[in-house]
Amino acid sequence: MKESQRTILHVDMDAFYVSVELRRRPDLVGQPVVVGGSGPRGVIAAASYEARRYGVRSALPSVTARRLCPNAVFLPGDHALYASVSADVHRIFETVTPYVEPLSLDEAFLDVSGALRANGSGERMAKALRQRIYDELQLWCSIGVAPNKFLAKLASVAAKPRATPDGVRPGRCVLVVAPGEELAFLHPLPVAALWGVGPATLTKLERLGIKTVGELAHIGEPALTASLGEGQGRHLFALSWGRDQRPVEVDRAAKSIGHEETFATDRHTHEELRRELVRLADGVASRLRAHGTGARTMTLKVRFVGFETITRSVTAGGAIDTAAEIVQVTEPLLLAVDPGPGVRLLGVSASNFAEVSRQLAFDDLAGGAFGAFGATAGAGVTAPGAISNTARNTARSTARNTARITASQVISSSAATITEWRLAETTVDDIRKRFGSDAIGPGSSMSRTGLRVVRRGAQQWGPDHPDPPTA
DNA sequence: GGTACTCACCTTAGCTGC
DNA sequence: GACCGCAGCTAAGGTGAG
Repeated sequence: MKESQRTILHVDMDAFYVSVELRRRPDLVGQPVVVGGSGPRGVIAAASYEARRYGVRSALPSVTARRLCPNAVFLPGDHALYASVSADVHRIFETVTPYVEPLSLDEAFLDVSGALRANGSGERMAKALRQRIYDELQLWCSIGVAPNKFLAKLASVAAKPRATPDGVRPGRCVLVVAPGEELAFLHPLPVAALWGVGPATLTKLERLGIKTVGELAHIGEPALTASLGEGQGRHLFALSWGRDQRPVEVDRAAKSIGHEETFATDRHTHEELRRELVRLADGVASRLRAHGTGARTMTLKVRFVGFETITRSVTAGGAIDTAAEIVQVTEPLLLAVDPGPGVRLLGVSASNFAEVSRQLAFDDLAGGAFGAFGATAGAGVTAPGAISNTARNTARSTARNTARITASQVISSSAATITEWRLAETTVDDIRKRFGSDAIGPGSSMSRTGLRVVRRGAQQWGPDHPDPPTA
């Protein structure tokens, strides 16, 4: 289908996390409210428009936000709730068109080209969709309507409410960029509005004297590619003329899975970092198995006190999907790093997905590298150990048949092969499905106060509290 | 001075095999 | 055997988005 014949909607929920919170805290409506990490290293995830009047915005350090708006109400954030509400929103999208591409929890593209005959114009569909989301979920959104994704996205931004020091100005709610009107809409915009222009590229463009999209469009593709490189130059030039052929992709498969965590206090020893590594590896492995895939490349990310960040990666011969294996391949990378000055963040990510081959066998791998599992569902605290067949069966049958796991049922034994470890970790998956993700975790990452299991989004906006004392 | 988390994509450099 | 060009892969870092 020709681009001019397509009709794309970009739906962007207004202050999504805050709006979801206000549904259960209606007493806060009209007040400056922010959602995000509250600790000294936290950042703001979302701010109500009343808070934005004071300059508070997402990704702002929480400390700065408090200074700018001391009377703002800080809420800790509930990623699971937002994901659930997002699923509700997406169910409404699906009633409009099957061609839905989620961008994040609060944004999506909808290709409604095939639904125009039945439902009227894109503008009419957008207005109806917006009202329906509000009627069913009490959440407002802004919608851009255009012949391609890029313009639809810019249109939804232009449709949003605006917060100024003087007050909150309502937005246009639905903004249409009709075929033929693209350049009149696009060329006056600042060049930073283009997808792919961040701080670094903006600096380069400013050196060329380019401030608006129109100026970029007229400088010519050769000059752009000479300055920005072939790929980015051509990309931005096409966008500057409103050209964007990318389709709405319904099933975008993930290409990497990772976890990273900023610590409330810096880590200075390999021993401390190894404990964190095991926790992160456990979280990554768990998600890999949930996706039904393994990964060949593991990347370790370390951020030091001075914010200097390094990555070190290793590619294995075959794909892996257990925490024990991830720890085995990434621990040497960690040992090559000097944590002496202080490490504030550690991350592990898996990429280069492939099917796991059970041919691999790392004998005697696990006991030392991983330190086994401990369960907390019933008793709250356990001692670490390794996994024995008896204990594994106990854990599995407990997960199947009973409502509680106690400390005495903690898994323990000597070293195991990777096959045994995989069995153990899939058992852990069973237990978590039944009792929740905090019910069991790697023993070596446990503390006296219990498990800190890594879950996606669990520490999305920085550490809220000081570290618990370690065992 | 303060800067989270997750993911995608790009560039550059180095290595290996042909 | 040395050299060249090329492709493919890997490692590391950077950039950007949401």
